[in-house]
Amino acid sequence: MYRELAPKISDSELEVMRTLWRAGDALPVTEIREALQKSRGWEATTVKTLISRLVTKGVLRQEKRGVFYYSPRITEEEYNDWATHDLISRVYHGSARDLVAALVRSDGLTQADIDELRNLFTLEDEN
Amino acid sequence: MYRELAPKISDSELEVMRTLWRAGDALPVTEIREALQKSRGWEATTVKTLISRLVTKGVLRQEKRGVFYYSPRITEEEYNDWATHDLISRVYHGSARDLVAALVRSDGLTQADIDELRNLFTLEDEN
DNA sequence: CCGTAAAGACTACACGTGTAATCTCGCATG
DNA sequence: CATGCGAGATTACACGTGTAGTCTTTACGG
Repeated sequence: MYRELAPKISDSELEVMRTLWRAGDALPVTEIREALQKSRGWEATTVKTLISRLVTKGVLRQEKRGVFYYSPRITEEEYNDWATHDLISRVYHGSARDLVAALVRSDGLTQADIDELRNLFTLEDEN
Repeated sequence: MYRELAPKISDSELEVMRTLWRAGDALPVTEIREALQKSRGWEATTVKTLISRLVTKGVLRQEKRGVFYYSPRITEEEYNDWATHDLISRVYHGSARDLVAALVRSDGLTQADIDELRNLFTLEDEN
C-alpha cells in the first residue's frame, strides 16, 4: 500500500529525490549538484535550496560525515504510489478501476501493452 | 487520445470546472457561486476570481447573455486524460503499462476490480 | 600564519495560488 | 429622483515554488 505523504514534494524538489533514489546511497551536496547541473543546468545554490527545503519537509535525512550527506526518507515506490493514489482520488473518485478503464478507453495503451497487462491480471488472479 | 493542456488548472480552479462539467450547461456566476458556497464555503469574490483566472487561461468561455454565462472549453475527459498522461510521463517514464503494473503491485485494486479489469482487457483484445 | 576556496546559511525576488475585501456602476424600487 | 444592491473589476496579501545571489565560516595550501 502507500503511506500518507504529508508535505507535498514540488517538481524541482522531485528531481533531487530522483537523483538520490537513482544513486541508491547517501550523497553529499557536491554529487547531487553535479548530477543536476548536468541534467538541469541548475546553480549550486539552487540545488542547495531544494535540498534544504526537502530536509525541512522531512523527506530527506541529513547526516554529518565531515561534510553533509543526504538520503531519502521515502522510497521511490512510496512516492510513486502516493502520486498515483493522489490522481485516483482527485480525478477518478477514488476508483483505481476507473483509472485503468480510462486508460483503455483513451488510447493510452498499445496493443502490446494490453496483451501484457491481460497477462498481468490473469497471473494476479491466480494468487 | 488527449490534447495538450497548455495552462495548468489549479486545484481550486478545478472545482469550478467540475461544477460546470456536472451542470452540463453554461451557468451564470450566481449558480456557480451557489454550488461552491455549499460544497466549499467560498465567498462570492473567491469564486469570481477563480472564474476570471480560468477565462484568462482560456479554459472557460464567457458569453454575455444579459449577465455573463460560463462554459468549459475542455471536457472532463480531456482533462482527466491529460492529468493521467501527466502522471504517466512524470512518474512512470511515459509507460502506461508501468502505471497499471504499479497499481496491481501496490494493492490499490480489490479482487473485484481485478476481475472486472481482466474482462475489460479481454474485451478490448477482441476489437 | 594568512588568505582563498569551498560548504553552508541567509536573503532575494517574481510568479502562481488560495482566499478574499473593496470599489464602481447600472438598474430596480420606494 | 435618489439610493441601495448586486454584478463585475480592481486590489490585496500570505504562502509555496523556481531560481539564484551574497554572507559567513572553516580548513587547506603556500
